[in-house]
Amino acid sequence: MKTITIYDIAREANVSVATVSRVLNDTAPVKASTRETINKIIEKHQFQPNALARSLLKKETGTIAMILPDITNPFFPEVFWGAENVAREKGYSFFLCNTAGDYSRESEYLSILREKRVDGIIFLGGRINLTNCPPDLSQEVIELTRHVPIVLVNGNLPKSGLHRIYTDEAAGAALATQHLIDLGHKEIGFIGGMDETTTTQVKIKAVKMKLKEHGLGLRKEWLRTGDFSVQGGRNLMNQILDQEHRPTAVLCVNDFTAIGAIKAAFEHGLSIPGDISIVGFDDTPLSTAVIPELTTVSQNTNKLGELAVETLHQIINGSNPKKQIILKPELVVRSSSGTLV
Amino acid sequence: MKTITIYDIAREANVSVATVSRVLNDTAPVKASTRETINKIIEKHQFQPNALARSLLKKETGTIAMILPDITNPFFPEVFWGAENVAREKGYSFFLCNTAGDYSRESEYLSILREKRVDGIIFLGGRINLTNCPPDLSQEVIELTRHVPIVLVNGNLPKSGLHRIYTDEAAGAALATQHLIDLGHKEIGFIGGMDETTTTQVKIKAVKMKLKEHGLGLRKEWLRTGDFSVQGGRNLMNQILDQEHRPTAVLCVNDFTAIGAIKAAFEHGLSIPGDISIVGFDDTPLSTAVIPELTTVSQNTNKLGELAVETLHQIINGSNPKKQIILKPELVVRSSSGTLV
DNA sequence: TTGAAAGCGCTAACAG
DNA sequence: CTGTTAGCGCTTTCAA
Repeated sequence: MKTITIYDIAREANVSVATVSRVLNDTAPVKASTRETINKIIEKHQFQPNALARSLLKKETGTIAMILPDITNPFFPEVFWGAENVAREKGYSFFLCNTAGDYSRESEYLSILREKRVDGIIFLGGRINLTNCPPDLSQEVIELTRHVPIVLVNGNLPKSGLHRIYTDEAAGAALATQHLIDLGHKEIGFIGGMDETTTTQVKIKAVKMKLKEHGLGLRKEWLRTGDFSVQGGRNLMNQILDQEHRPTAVLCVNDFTAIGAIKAAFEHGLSIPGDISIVGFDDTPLSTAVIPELTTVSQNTNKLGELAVETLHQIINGSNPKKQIILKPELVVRSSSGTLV
Repeated sequence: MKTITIYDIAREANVSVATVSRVLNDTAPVKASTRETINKIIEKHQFQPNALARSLLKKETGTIAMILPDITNPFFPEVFWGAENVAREKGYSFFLCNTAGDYSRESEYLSILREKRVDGIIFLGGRINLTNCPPDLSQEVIELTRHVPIVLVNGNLPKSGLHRIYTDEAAGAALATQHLIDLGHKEIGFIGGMDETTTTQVKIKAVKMKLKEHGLGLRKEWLRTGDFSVQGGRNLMNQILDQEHRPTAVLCVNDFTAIGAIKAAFEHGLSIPGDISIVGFDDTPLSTAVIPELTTVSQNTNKLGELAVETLHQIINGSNPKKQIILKPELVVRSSSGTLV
């Protein structure tokens, strides 16, 4: 089945391809009658111009990409949702690249995306969330910026000067800690997250500071890191609860681990928040799905995606958007935190 | 910053572009020494060929697309995960198109994807899940099949003869019903799902049949449809529980609504499964995140995505894959179902 | 208001 | 083993 081109249309309409192109893009005046015949023929053949050819010429593809570590973690679909909505308005479609936290897969995608000439890249998680990103990994994306605009969401690369959108996670952790202190808790723990990620370290640091402000400390035995999964949170919480002396409240690196923590608490016969309070982070849809509903810190996740696309769009259009946009998190108090009974 | 092309490489290496192309694609023998110089120059300039130009010529883009209604519903990320994994192996990247259940958005994407010359499309939800799909919507995708291979996942279009991968949802619903009957339940309800979707109707029909087999029926007051969300499930369940006579078990159209149902049951002071059993569908990660853990029907969600890509790949390569692949669901018994106490 | 023609960057005969 | 050349399907000057 021969695919039909602008030439076929032109021939059938007895005009030149230039004229067809003009009606296609409304890029110059065309006599109404010719326009009409051309449109009729286009309609008749259901002709759709080849975007590849156009992109080759115009050096823009109307495509942006999102690289993220784990689409099954509900935080990321929320970001995507926000991003896609504004991208669509602006005429972009989306490549989605799931890296499963594998750096080599990130590299692979980075290279593919350049070949495919995407107009921009939104990068989340993975290497940009490492407290100590290996220089070659870092360099790779910095290099790439010379060819395609990149914005980092909730991450950073040392000395890169890249555009960034991120939540003030330290402020969020402080908020959550303050909340527990206000409830009268003095023995507070922290669980979850891969040790080498900034998202983990930033929160731990903020919790410690806030506790210190109030003359409290974070006991070593109550600080456990691992990963970001439900099962991970559950294991860590079990470790903590198996100890003789237990905290009365636990902060978690995200909602997943918080849910794991809730499960562990139940397994230990504890009631929430009567015996122990648990606070999550991210305010994913999960947090209202669980019982008791989770007190958590909202990142305004959709907004993160929206701003990422908007920033990208500005870079692409040659404006000079802010290098950094920092979103203020909010505490969302639900039923998993309270006073001891 | 001029982007560098195959011509620049050729000139610098004192060879023709053909030769450079050959080493790029390893498509014909090239003298080792020339190959080496060329590679060195490519390396030096970090040259990456323009995939648009290549695609234009070869008429293949190495890109496939997934159209789905709601990436924040955890069922879909699971499908995507499976699909992406096998797509990557085969050298495809993914467009992700979130339609928010809006048919016009589906149409819009369908058209964009054709313009961008994707090699194939995987379609989930939306119009292909309607018991009564308007002919024009149906026709649109059937027409498109003439230009790009499409496979439908968990859906269908009447008289389309399109390739399909789907779960035997009827079998799944029957399995779940049988499970409840085995536990001694005789008063069983069903909630959730948009009324006009096959995923809802197929399940209802299967539940009725299975009940009938056992001399039981599905009371009208215990059959409520609405949407697929947690909040929706909660509302519907509340309606049921507000009645004088309550069922002892409820089947739900998916895990989201099941979780809503659990919440409603708790709000009514019921214990699960002591007072009432609740069964979900899909076996999303949610089902183990909730307490009590959800008895549900597993769809083997990753597999759905994997098979979709494999089928697409075969169509693209001119093989003739099976028109239909039907996956058998499995019952996963957890803690939300049991005998009355 | 329209047409001719020169590319965009690459691949693939075809010839040598 | 290598070079020449003709496109892939479109947009965009430049002339008319």
